[in-house]
Amino acid sequence: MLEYVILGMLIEGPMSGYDLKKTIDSTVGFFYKVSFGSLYPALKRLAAKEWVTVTEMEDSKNKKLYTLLPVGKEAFLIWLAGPLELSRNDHLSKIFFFDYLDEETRQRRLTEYQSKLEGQITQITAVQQIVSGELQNMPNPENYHYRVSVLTYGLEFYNMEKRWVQAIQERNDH
Amino acid sequence: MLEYVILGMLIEGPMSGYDLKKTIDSTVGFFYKVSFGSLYPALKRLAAKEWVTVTEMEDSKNKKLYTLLPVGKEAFLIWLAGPLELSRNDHLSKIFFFDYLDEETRQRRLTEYQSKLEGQITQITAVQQIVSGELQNMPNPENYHYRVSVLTYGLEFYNMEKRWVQAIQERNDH
DNA sequence: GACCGCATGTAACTTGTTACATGATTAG
DNA sequence: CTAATCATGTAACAAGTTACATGCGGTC
Repeated sequence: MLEYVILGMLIEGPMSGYDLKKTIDSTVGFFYKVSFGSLYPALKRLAAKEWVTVTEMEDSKNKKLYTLLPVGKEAFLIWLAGPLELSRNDHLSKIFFFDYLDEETRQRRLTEYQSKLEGQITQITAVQQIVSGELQNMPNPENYHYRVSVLTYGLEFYNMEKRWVQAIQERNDH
Repeated sequence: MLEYVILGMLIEGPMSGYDLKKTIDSTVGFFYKVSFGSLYPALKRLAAKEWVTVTEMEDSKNKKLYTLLPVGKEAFLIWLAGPLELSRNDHLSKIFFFDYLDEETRQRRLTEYQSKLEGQITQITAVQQIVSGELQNMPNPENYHYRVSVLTYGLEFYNMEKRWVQAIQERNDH
């Protein structure tokens, strides 16, 4: 996934590995972490696949500029148009670049994602029902407070996501 | 971290690898995924460290029961009492087992986590201010809708977490 | 001269995924 | 009898982390 995030960042213009890290940290950094140990090998792989080109700068410091090639941009757009997955912040990495995607696919993916969220909410609600039933037959239900709280978390998390997706879909800016 | 989740699950009583997976899937499964390919090697490591014992069952099916040893429980409690980290669902895995932790450490860790959340909120709010300033000098700010939305997501996510931690800390059950 | 920020990279290690291999038992 | 579920495990691969190594340029 890092490879695609890099490609996405290079759409705006060529950058060095060092600058890429700074850009990633300051934009998607709060949910997606990069280290140089993963960034440089990723750039090497992208260059090997010929999705980007490397230009060595002569401004001392042996800086290298990475430029996105058309094939790379195509690969990026294919990734971008793919379905939004529930876990691992895959969806946020994609949605961050959604301005590059056509409106139709965008709406389709967001609506599709909404259904996935609803599925999760239904599932957790069902589990919650069972658990709260079982809890009533327990001698000391207060001993399960935190276990139950984590279920509540799940519900609140997915509901928050649902509200958020709805809002961005309707382009409610405030 | 999987090792600690396993230990936590074994507090309730001995289990097989297969049952462990089912238990994990149905409790913390919505944010923590396990596969047999990671579970069995983890059990092997735990047995090698002598944190659990293995008992081979003769009820056919060559089932193996894993039993938590006192040393293992100690290791688990040390992990459990450690600080709650912001990312990677580390905090949820820990809070799920918080019923096993003493009230003092519990409150300390939750309050500490609240501060971390507030730090994140402050940070994202600052970035949001800068971005919305920059956006006013742009010819077409609507082209950055989704980029900005991801920032809003961050804010809503951390605020949701804050409310949730507050609620569980005050033990508001509904 | 020391230290910080810029700048690139490698190596060992950790962790997890996917796919495969095997085999027993149970319900239709 | 056959499909699903129970049950354990390995091997190849993927991805990322941490620590280390190197060196330039500017500033206090």
